[in-house]
Order: sequence, then structure tokens, then C-alpha cells
Amino acid sequence: MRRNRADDPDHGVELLWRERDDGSRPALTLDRIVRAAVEVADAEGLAGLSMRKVAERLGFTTMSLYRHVPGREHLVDLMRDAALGEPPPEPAAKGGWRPRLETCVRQGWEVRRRHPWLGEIRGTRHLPGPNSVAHYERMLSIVAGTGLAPAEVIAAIELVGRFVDAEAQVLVEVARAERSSGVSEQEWWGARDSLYARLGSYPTITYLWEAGGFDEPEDPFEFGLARVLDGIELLVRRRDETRDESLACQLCGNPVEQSASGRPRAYCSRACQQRAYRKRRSG
Amino acid sequence: MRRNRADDPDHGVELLWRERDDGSRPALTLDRIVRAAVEVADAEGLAGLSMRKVAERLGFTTMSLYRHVPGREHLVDLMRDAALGEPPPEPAAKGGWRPRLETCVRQGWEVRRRHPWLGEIRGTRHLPGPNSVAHYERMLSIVAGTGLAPAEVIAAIELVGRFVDAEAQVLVEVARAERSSGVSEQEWWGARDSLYARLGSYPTITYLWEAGGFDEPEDPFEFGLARVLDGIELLVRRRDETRDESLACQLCGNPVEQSASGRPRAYCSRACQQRAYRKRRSG
DNA sequence: ATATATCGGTGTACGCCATAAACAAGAAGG
DNA sequence: CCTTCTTGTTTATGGCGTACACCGATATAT
Repeated sequence: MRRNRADDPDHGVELLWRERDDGSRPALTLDRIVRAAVEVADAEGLAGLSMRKVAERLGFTTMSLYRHVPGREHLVDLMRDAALGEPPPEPAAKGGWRPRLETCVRQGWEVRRRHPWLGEIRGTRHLPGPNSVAHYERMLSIVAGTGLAPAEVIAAIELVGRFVDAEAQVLVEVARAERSSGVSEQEWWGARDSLYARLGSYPTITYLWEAGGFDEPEDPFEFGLARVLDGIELLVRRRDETRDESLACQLCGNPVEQSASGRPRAYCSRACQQRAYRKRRSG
Repeated sequence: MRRNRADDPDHGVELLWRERDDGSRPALTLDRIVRAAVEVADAEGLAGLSMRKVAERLGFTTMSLYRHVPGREHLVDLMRDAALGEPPPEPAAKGGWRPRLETCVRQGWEVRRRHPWLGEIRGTRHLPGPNSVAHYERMLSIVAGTGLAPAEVIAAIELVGRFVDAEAQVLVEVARAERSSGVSEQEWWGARDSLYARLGSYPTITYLWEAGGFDEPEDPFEFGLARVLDGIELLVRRRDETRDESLACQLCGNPVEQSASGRPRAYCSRACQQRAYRKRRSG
């Protein structure tokens, strides 16, 4: 005997992974509810999404939704998967992991521009649907080819994912504030004279201010994405180096991994190679 | 004639930067309200913070708070500044920018462990108080000494700030979910068999799963912090490099040891040199 | 054919939330 | 004394998620 369908995550899984019915019936359907909910959230953000509004948009009562959806939380899960959509096919298996990952991230960024509320989803127990998983799988597969350890692959994808979400969140908050107040972000902060009057005693802030650092800011998404990817790339390079040392070195005994082509490596590192050379020469 | 104090950010500035009254009076005070609010938020998160609860904790009616605070939003601003506190003095002007910045970030991380709701604050128009600005000033000053452009300094600090907030947010969400449901995160996700049953057809996920990548995950904060700082460091090195060439490896950015004589080295290692060669050749 | 169960949808109700507006009592100042 | 300001209370508005009882229609079992 189960207490309540709203508390049953397995039911959520069933809904997310349901077989879609092709024909659209005239009545209230899960798909129609999800579509309507996405429209509401697109227009008013996740905070502006309420069961009432969704029901009104469909011409039903609020509680009728609960016949098809266990509750608001599950509805958000369904909305996310619907909004993400299937990942677009990759043009070809070309390019290194970095440009491939970058296009993935930018696609995610684009989706979040269409559905800004995606970044507003809070909570760590949201079930992934088929589309979420497909995106996840693709990103993982791209980074999995770099030679990073499995846990590192996962952590890297988590990092970029969170980064995109965080940036998207800022975007949506700016937009909402501007819409609700009618004052642009620049205008609003520009009018905070009573605050700036107190900042004169902070030397660095003053310096950066006078140097124009606040007037012509870096694009936060572009800047952050470059830094994060650089950080990951550095890790990949470091792993490459250590892996080269790791299969069968003639000098130090550490194993060296052989590359597919080229002259087979005898030493784990340039250092060992050099040491061996000196040893040969000195007799 | 101003319409409403709640809509007046300048009033918020006044409150945040007010002179603290030394003696604590017996009546309802702004400081007492803020303290009580912080206690509530510490216990129940920012979502659990309501004007009612704060008032009840102080033994007043809800509306009495509005005599001292313009509204909930402003109260959050005040809470943040109170919770941040003054930045602890730096032990000495020692170390490079990176370890100094890292300790700063870790301090921020610590504060967020004491006051997890700090990461839950949404919105881009939250006024900084004296403590927020002091922290900001310090971080900026650390990165300002690296030779980055002013806008880059600001963007870098924004990036790490957002990173810490995002990670803290995850922490607090996990904690809340565990507290409200009584089920630990691992337990909950471990019980999602109906989900995992569908993941078999995703090769990378399956591979990473079987390789144990999900069982022994990287610490997301440590991993992300390292990557982000690496990314910033790489930018710093590149900027250094453009100033006087051949200080850093042209490929990976690691410092290059120059020998006293001979042709100056462009790469930090044979590995990087070779990778650069391959990159040149492949275009 | 009749009884029973299930499904889709409705209406009401409860307990939360922020805060606007009017009001009351005391302190302060003219 | 009268006015005005400060501080706190009361009342009310409009929003939210969702539990629960109910109702007609349909499907199933007897």
C-alpha cells in the first residue's frame, strides 16, 4: 500500500519515460499539461508557474491537473525534459574533445535562452528523462575520450553543467528584474549614488572603477566558459603526461603506454630518456 | 514624495551602512530583527524564512517588522552582510595570488557552511553592505596584482564567486532534501532502480558506471575550484607571456626553465613540444 | 442485468506566504 | 494643549500547493 503518488519517485520515472501517444486527444493529457506549463514558465519564469495558471490556460480546474501529474515538482521534471528536447545530431565525428564539448555547452546555453527557467530549477532529486540523459550521455562521451579517470569525467561535466546553469540563472534574474521594475540593470545600478559614495575608501575597487573595468565588462559566460574549459584542458594534459609514464619505462621501471602509431616509446619521460642517454655516454 | 520605502533602494543602502548602536535596547531593533532572521535561515534555509517566523521568534506581530525593515528582500540584504562578517585579517602579505585567493575562497566556503542560505540568495540587485564590499575588495586586490586587465580581474572574481555560490547551493539542497525526507541522498538515488533500468542503452554512462566513476566521485568543490583556478592561472600566464615572451610554455602555460646559454626554450617539456608540433602539422 | 470499481474532472477548504491600509497609544515638541 | 512622529497592532487582499469529498460516465465482474 503506497501512501501517496506525489511522494513516489518511481511514478515520476514512469511519467518521464512514458510512451508518447501519437494522436492528440481532445481531452486533458499529460503532454498538453506539460506544454502549457512550459508556455507559462517561458512567459513568467519558474516562480510564476502555478498549477492554477496552467489549468486556466487549458480551460480546466486546478485540481484536474492532479489526475495526470503527481504534483508541481514532478511537473517541473517533465517540463525540463520536454524543453531540453533531443540533442541535435553532431555534424560529424570531427574535432577534438574541446570544440565538441564547447558546441554542446553552447547548445545548452541556447536552450536556456529559450527556456530561461531551466536554470531556476532547484533541488538535487530531479529525475532525468530521456532527453536529459541523452544530453548527459553525449557530454560524458565527449570527455570520456580524453583519458581522464571516470570520476573526473563526471566531475568535469558536472562543473560545466553547473556553470551554464548558474550563468543562465543570472540572465533570467536580470530579465525578470528589468521586466518587473521597468528599470534596466545599468540604469538601476547607475542610480545607486548613495552606495558609490561609500566605496571611495576601497582602493582596488576605486582603481578598477577608474580604469573602466566596470564600464566595459567581460562577457561573463564567454569568460567563464573559457576559464573552465582551460582548466579542464590542463587536467587532460597533465593526465596525458602521467599516462605516458605509466606502462613500461626501461630506466625507472614505470610502465609506459604506447601510442597507436610512431616509434614505440622506451622511456616513461623525457627525463628518463635523457638519464639513459647520459648513462650510455658515460659508459 | 517617494512612493514606498520598500521600493526605494537608497533606503536599503542607508540601512546596510547604518551606524550600529552600541547598547542593545529592550525594544524591537533592526539588529535584533536581523539576528533573529539569520537564526531562522540557519535553521530552515532561505525558503523557510518568513516574516512571521522572525516576528514570532522575537515575540512581536508580523507587521511590526515592517516598521524597521522595508520588506523581505531588504532583510535578506542585511542578513547577508551580517552573516559574512568582516573578512579575517590576512596572516601576512605572503604567497602568490593563487594561494591567497584560494584561502579567500575557502573562507567563503566555510561561511557558507555555517550559513548555507547565503548561496540561496537570488537576484542581481542585492545591495552590498560594508562586509560584502570588504570581501569583494580583498579578492579584487589579490587578483589585481596579476597583470590582468581590469575587466578580467572583475570577471575572474565574479566567476569564482558564482562557483562557490553554486556549490554551496547544491550542498544546502542536499541537506534540505535529506532533512525533509529523512532519506539520504545516496539512499534515494540508490533506490531509483526503475530509472537505472533504462540507462543500459547509454554506452558511456554504462561504462562510467561499471568503472565505478559514480561510486567514488570527485569532491565537486575541490575539483571545480582546482579547475577554475587553473583556468585563471592560465590566463594570467598568457598575459605574462604576451608582456615578455617565453616565460611560460607556449602550449600548457607551465613555467619554462631557461638555461644560461643556447637557444631559449619555448616549451616546458619535450611532451609539450611534441604536442605543439603535432598541432602545427595537423593544422 | 446488475453491482462494483475505476477514471476524469469539480468545488471546497486549509494552511501557508508578503504586505497594503487603517488604526491606536505613547513620546516629543511647539 | 494640541500637533506630529514613532512604534506596534489589526484587518484585509490576493497569491500559492494540494488534501479531500464528491459526481457522472465508463469498464469490469458476477
